[in-house]
Amino acid sequence: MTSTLKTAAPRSGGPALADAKPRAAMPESPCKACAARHLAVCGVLSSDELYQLTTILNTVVLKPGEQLLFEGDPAKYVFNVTAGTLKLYKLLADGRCQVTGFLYPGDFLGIANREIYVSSAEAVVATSLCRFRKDQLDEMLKRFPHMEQRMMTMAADELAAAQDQMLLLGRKSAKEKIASFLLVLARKAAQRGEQETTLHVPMSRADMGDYLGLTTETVSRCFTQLKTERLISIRTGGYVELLDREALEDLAEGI
Amino acid sequence: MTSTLKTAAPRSGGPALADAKPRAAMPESPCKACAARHLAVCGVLSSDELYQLTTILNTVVLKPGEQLLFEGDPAKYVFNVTAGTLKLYKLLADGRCQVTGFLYPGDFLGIANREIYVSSAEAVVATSLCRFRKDQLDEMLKRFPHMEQRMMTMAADELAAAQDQMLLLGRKSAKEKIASFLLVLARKAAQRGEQETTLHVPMSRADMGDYLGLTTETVSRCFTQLKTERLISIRTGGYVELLDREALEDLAEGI
DNA sequence: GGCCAATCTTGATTCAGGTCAATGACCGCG
DNA sequence: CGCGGTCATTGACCTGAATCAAGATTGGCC
Repeated sequence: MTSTLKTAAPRSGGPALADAKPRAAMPESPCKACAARHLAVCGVLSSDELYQLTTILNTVVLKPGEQLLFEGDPAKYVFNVTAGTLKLYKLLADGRCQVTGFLYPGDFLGIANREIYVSSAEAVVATSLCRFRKDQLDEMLKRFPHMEQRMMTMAADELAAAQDQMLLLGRKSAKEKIASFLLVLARKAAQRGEQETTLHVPMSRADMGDYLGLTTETVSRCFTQLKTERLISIRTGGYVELLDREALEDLAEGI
Repeated sequence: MTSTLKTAAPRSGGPALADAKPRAAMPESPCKACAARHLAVCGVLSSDELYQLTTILNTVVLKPGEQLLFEGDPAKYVFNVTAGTLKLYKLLADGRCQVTGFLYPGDFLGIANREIYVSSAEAVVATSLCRFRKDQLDEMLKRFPHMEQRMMTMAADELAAAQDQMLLLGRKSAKEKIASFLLVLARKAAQRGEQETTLHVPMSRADMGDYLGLTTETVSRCFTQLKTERLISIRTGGYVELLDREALEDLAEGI
């Protein structure tokens, strides 16, 4: 299994961020226009530092369902999601799948990784990422201690989220899992400055099931139940409206 | 709920590590004698650095079942386990419990924490820890970048372990969970340089259940099953012998 | 060494969620 | 605008693990 990642070829429109390295001295970094910048590790960098980062960055664009990398591949690169949604997952020998996380703009892929990737990664929708060679980014981190600190904070957040997910997987009922998941999505949407009452839920029922330790059918049944109880309302195009946030919070906490 | 931690009072025998601060210039750090040192963050420090660390360290001793801290407490301290076993856990409103991890000598408690602790911590057996005030350790980390790097590596390892645990909780059967758990214990024992075929399993069936998302009864039944199938043998005193490691590995991977 | 309390094991029964199967809704495409 | 494929929903049924309920071990303590 080899990674099928694809650096952005001359795609229609937009400044081609890929292959930035050969470019000569450039006064403005394209990162300045990046919508995800203030969310990502890059958020703490100065103008000059940002430019230095640009020199070691390549852009990767993925179509929905396209694979970025496989568990077990040598971890040569780390990534920063700039647009779209990515799912990280692990497989058992017989094909059972556990999604270990969904990544949104600003999220970093590769904190947890060592010599090899510990999860596979696949695009849920059309997704863009910044790609860094790990050795080059490590070099840069040495120069920018505040960026390393930012990284540490993100690792801590991820670890805390992982513990919440363990509680969910180990001890919550199907309905509680769905309620918790929707609330996490809402909080993340709020962080990104998006509408948090009418949520965009881009992933399939199957992906949600694989994230929550449920089957597609159970996810569907729980959505129907929550709809019947008027806690949520399901819209077309993968949108879910949270009608009774309080009740959902209680459900998620096991009250 | 307030932490009930207890700094080592004059306990019988052993050098009293607690209250090291007031001591004047000391040529030798008591850390040098610490059995867990080469496993812990302190493993990368020089003699002099180790001494500096000693000046901000207090020792905490816990009896079996004693509480170190509660989820939600302000995270003023971080800890390093030097002896014994600690369990980290989270509770739901109705008392359902999820153990998020067991900590052994060399493990660090507090990487994941932010302003407040995200899990409660309780001693499984008699346990000793080094306690650091977080602000003081942060100060020290700034001075010792290689210690900070060590910390980052430990965070990455913890994150990778958390993802493995998600796969376990979300997708493995009860028997697969038990097999996986025993193998992780064996690998950790090997790391600590202990016997890895006859394992010491200090925690109760209930604790294991809370870690694996099972009930006490199911844990017990699975142990009986594995015993009947001659994959393990159960000894007194909380010891388990792994009789067929290969079969256990296959079981754990879902083969 | 024997007693008590806690822990562990085993059995009977129940039930949440899985499995299998059949529609139904939606979306991209010609 | 209708057609086909994918994804979501719903129903019937099954099963693995939970629950409830006794006993059996174990280990700490006088």
